[in-house]
Amino acid sequence: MFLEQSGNRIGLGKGFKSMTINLKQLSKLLKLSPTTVSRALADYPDVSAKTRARVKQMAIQQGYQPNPVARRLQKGKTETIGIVITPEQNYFSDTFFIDLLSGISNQITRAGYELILGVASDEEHEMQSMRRMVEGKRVDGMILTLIREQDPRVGYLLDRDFPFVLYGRTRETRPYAFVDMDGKQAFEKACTYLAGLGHRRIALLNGEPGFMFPVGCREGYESGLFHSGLELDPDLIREWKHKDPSQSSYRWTLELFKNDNPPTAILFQTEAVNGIFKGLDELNLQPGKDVALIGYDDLEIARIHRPSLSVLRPHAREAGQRVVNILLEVINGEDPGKFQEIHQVEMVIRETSFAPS
Amino acid sequence: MFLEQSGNRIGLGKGFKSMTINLKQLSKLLKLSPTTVSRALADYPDVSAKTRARVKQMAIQQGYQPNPVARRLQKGKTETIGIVITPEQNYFSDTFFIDLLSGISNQITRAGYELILGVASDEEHEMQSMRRMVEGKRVDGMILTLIREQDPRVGYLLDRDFPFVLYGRTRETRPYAFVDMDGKQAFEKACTYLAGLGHRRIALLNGEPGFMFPVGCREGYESGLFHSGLELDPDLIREWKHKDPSQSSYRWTLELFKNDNPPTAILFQTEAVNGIFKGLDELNLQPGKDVALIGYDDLEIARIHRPSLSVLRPHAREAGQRVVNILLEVINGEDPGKFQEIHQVEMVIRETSFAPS
DNA sequence: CACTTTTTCCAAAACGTTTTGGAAAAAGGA
DNA sequence: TCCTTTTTCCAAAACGTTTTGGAAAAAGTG
Repeated sequence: MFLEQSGNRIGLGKGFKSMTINLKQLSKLLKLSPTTVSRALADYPDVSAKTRARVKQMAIQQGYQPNPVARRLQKGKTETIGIVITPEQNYFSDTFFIDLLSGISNQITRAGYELILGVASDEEHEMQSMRRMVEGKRVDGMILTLIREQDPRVGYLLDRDFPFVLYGRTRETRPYAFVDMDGKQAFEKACTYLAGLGHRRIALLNGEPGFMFPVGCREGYESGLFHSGLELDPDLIREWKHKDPSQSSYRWTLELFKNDNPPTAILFQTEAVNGIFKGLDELNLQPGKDVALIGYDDLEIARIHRPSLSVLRPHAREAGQRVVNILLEVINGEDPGKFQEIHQVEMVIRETSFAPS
Repeated sequence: MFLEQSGNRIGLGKGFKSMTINLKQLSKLLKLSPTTVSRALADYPDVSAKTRARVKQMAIQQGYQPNPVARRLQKGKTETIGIVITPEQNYFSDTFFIDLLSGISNQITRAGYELILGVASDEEHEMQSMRRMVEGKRVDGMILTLIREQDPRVGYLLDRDFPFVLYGRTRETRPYAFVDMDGKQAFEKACTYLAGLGHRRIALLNGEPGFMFPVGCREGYESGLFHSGLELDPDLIREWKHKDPSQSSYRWTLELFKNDNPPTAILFQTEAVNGIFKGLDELNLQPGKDVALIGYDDLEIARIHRPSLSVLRPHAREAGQRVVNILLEVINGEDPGKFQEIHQVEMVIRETSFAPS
């Protein structure tokens, strides 16, 4: 009498004691039509305040939650957003990426959406995983990270008008939505700061070519040198590899100081810090005393290390939230070109940035 | 004439140029009923080989993929598995967790399922995120990691017979499915190995109490000592904090060597290695020369560091795959108690494990 | 050939929502 | 009072699959 059959196999077995009530059962309990119950819960104006209240109360009492799968089918939306991450690229290390992901996840949940995750081992599987999501109608939109200068994913999505937002930028003339950190401004600021302290030979240990982020870093670095009246010396620029941040940066550090006129400061991405520390140690150079260091990303090691590392700190969580909010608008039909955000980066001065004597 | 309307708004706008064909359209193209097409694609025996071939060919040609949302509704399954991760616990660092996740993700994809991700900032949100997935009928099963000795998540899921698999174990008498690394055997092996080299004073820098994994580590450590005829000295055991591996392990390292009779070897989780290195450095003790070290988890730093760190290496990818395969069976109605796997851990000897003079 | 069995196909129902297009009831206006 | 407008509700259709329960056609059997 309480939960009549109504076409539902109740207590079917196969695990899960589904004490879950559906719309039809709820409406029967209320002696109303499913239509009215559905509309009451959705705050439609064509249901009276009294019944709306009654419905809502009963819904809560019975713990009713609309079946998302059924809603998705009817609405023609998956209410799902996809992201593909790749382990080879060590962006997963430490706090940075998890902060970004945390901002993304929380905002998605708030919107009642779902975040589905793909893990791809290389560029090919990355594309494959994304295509499965898009062509398999498994998501309403995609979030892209670790963007390359020429990124096939962007062209693919633009070609089929599929909603997406980049965390980062790429070389593409058609308009698209992105949230990016102002790497240029950050490196310019850091470079100018070091020059202001009196450093004349500032090196850049930059990220891997092919990716977009290092491009901005270099621009900022060059602009910082220029505004400080310093010459650009190509010998002071090196690039480490994504797959192997520590080893490659270690090698480049050693090489950097073979120079006749070695640097007194290095700018770099914090990911590469272990290799730099190791290299300097081997050369008997003390960070913060013989060589100034400023890294991009405020990883744990930056705070822990003695001397502590001065850093440029992107606000990854906030960026993640913005990415989601923008994507939801794009999914909703808004023009992606309207959403192009460049976020400022904070500079945190600690012990490794000093004035040379 | 080619794609007749058939009740579908084609080229509706709102972004996505959906050149996607559905079952009804495909069946019309083939002059067959949707039933037959569906059954042909699913290899039912009641459709002739000839039409089956014709259907499959046309499906490929037209790029038909069944709409997963519709299938889920009909099948009464979400074809989705949930996992909740927490950033505070630094399991996300470096390769270990991403390897596990990679194994999980790939196996899930292979099964045609989806992996949805929650990111929770603390224990309360972790539970909340899981409840949303379970009670919101958003997943068919859950994967749990970073298991506590008393883990409320396990009780919650057992109470409602909801399918789940642990990566790890907990204190719970009711049967449940898990895949765990044999931390006990690993630490016993490492301890015995060090004792075999001649070490008499072996310290344990263990993970945070409350979590299950350190329990096994300690058991293995004690058992290793015992089998090597060594006394257990409580002064040689310390525990660092999850939220802050480096700082706490740094402190404990310094404290460890205040001892009258300090250790000549330390066992620990590699996560804590930075603090240990820093402590030893400060004490003017050389790893691999004055103190032997073996860490659990083969993180990048272990290979990079000079001297390179001997480690216990869990096979995270394989474990992730097993977790998924088991979960799929449990979802399918199999008895969870049948699936309790303990995986062996490999020992990788590098430079920090030496024989004392 | 007449009957049974097997093969091959399909119409209709079902999954659980939301939306569409009214219809009945209540309220307002003269 | 009668007609119009507003309020409140609901039956039916739709979303795109899979499954159920036949039915028609073909093949086998005597």
